[in-house]
Amino acid sequence: MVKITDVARRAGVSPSTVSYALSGKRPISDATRRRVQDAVRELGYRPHAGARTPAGRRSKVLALAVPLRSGVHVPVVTQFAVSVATAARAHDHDVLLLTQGEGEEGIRRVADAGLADAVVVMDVQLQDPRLPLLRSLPLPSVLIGVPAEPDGLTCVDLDFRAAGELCVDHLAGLGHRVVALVGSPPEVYVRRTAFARRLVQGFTSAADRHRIASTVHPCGTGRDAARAVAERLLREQPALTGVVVHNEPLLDPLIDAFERLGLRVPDDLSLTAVCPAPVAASARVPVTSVAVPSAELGTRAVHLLVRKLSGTPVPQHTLLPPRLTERASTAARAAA
Amino acid sequence: MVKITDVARRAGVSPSTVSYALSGKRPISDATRRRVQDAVRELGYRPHAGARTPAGRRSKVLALAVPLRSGVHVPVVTQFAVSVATAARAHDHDVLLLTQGEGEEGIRRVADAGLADAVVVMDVQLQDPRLPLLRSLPLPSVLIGVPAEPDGLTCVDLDFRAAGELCVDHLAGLGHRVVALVGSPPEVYVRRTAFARRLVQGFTSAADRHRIASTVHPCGTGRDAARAVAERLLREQPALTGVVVHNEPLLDPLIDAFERLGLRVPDDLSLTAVCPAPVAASARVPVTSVAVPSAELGTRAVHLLVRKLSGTPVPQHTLLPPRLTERASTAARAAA
DNA sequence: CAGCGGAGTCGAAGCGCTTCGACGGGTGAA
DNA sequence: TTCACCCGTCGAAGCGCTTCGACTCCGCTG
Repeated sequence: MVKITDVARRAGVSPSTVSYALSGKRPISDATRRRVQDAVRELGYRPHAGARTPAGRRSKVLALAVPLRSGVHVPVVTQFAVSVATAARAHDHDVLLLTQGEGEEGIRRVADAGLADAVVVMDVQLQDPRLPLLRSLPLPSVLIGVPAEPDGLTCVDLDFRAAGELCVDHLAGLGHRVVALVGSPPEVYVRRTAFARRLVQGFTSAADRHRIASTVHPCGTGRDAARAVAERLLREQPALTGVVVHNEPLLDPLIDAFERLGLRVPDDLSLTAVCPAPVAASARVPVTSVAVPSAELGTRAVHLLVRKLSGTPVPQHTLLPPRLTERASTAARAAA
Repeated sequence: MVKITDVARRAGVSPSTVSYALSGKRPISDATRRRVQDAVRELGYRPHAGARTPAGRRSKVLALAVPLRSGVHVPVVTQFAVSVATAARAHDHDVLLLTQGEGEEGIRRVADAGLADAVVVMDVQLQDPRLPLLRSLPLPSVLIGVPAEPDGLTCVDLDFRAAGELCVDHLAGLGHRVVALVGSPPEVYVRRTAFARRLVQGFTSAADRHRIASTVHPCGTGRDAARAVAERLLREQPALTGVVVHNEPLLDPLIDAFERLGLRVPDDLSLTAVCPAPVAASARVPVTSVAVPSAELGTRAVHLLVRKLSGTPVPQHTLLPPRLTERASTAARAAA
């Protein structure tokens, strides 16, 4: 292992000078800095993370709390995690993976042990048990998702409320008068997951604003669940012509189910979704959708965290505005 | 922050005694040990990870190199990562996420910086550029997947060769005489990904052994690719009655495509897959499959690593035997 | 009863790094 | 020419922890 004294010797300076040359915390002459940098390169020196920590108190590690609860779409979570890791690397940080079952305890442990110097928290619920901990922690954190009481916390999310509204606005603009929301699995609502609830609020209030009929149906995943919910929708709302889907893996099965019931998309039924763009684009019928920008959320979260670490004040909430992309699944309502 | 001297003061002993009481590296009287443990509990003491590292040289962190290349099924990778993280926690370790684009450099960095004290490497290719590095590293590592030259490395994987054979054996046993393998996307083979190649070998050699006709078709994902490959198969092998699928996201679309071409599963065509059990079980027609035990692989990898860290010798290769689960997608070939 | 050795504990050193205070020498102002 | 000051550098201290060597009891053995 090559250490700072090796570099110092090679560059003909003292270890502290090497440290300063690398950190830039004190002025160092160009000539010296260059010699140090050369020595670093030649020896392949890399500061030992552990040794840096006690004194300098930064581990350059971000913890990422990934709950992976049931009903949460895995690829979304993963893309998210990857974007966090990538963004973290761009800021010279690494990412420590904290999984479910550890939840609060994991965050506390990592904080106490000084393993990480900031935390990204995913899949935030309206009343999240981790919130009090996060507030009291000396570590900065950023939440993906906005809880009921976000004061004192930094949050990033897609504006799901606006996304719900946007979908309804779009359908209403096409003349649809009876709409339904097919949502995430029931357990997601029971847990009071923030984004799912917000979407429902947006959906409902926009429908009311447009004075159109609306219902909300949480729905599990899988072919059978899709069929069941489709049948139920048609039974309860025979005049239904617009559907908003907020349940990635259900998209294809649902289109199938509707077609089996004799409803073609978009001729008889217009469909919009809130989901990652690739999912919408590669569905059986490309689906008009509001994209969930997981990658951008991850990047934003890391940026915020880095700024917090450097002491820069950051906005409390960052809600990304939803953008609707029209695809083949929506059309104007056929004249009555 | 509560430190070891606080605990020592409270327990009425010296810091070194606390250290020994906690690590067990020297005999400590029961009475003292108990007092120390009480003090730890009461103060909520947790050793600072950074401070421990320089002297004791173990960071208690495992690095997980997740390449997330295109064509690799995301949920499989994720489940894998989660099982690694969970198993690591069970051994009092944390997991550092290393992503693509970092590849070799990331591993080297983490090793040099002492950020991790072992590495789990996923998605190993037959000629993997990371191998020389891993061999030369002072850190122990475990590969998920078996490269062409595995000497000096510890590897775990499903025995994909045997899995390929098992599928063919099953089909042959049901009387099928013309079979095809629908594989992973072409880029996977171009990269010479180990497991994909091995499966092909097993498939082909078993078919030869049974003296039945066989072809291999790499295939992208998505509905169109499924349709194309289905049409091609029937054109090239009109007598085809058995298909092995090694391409998770293609399963449903492929069944669809065959049915659209007038072939029902399993009446006209028997289908087996090599994929995670849940994927096979929840397909449109539950598919007879050889499970890819991602969770078990992750757990095994961590176990091996922990043993290596403790100096225990471990077997060089662990190939999990494939197990075939019969579901609704295979049946005896209809009498000619 | 002296001597030995092990159990249990302590103090001090040291891990690799950062940072604080200090120092030398050059520069510019008076 | 002198003095103040600042730039660039160095040495030493210290971060929280582990570990090494040493010391003190105390119970045995001979």
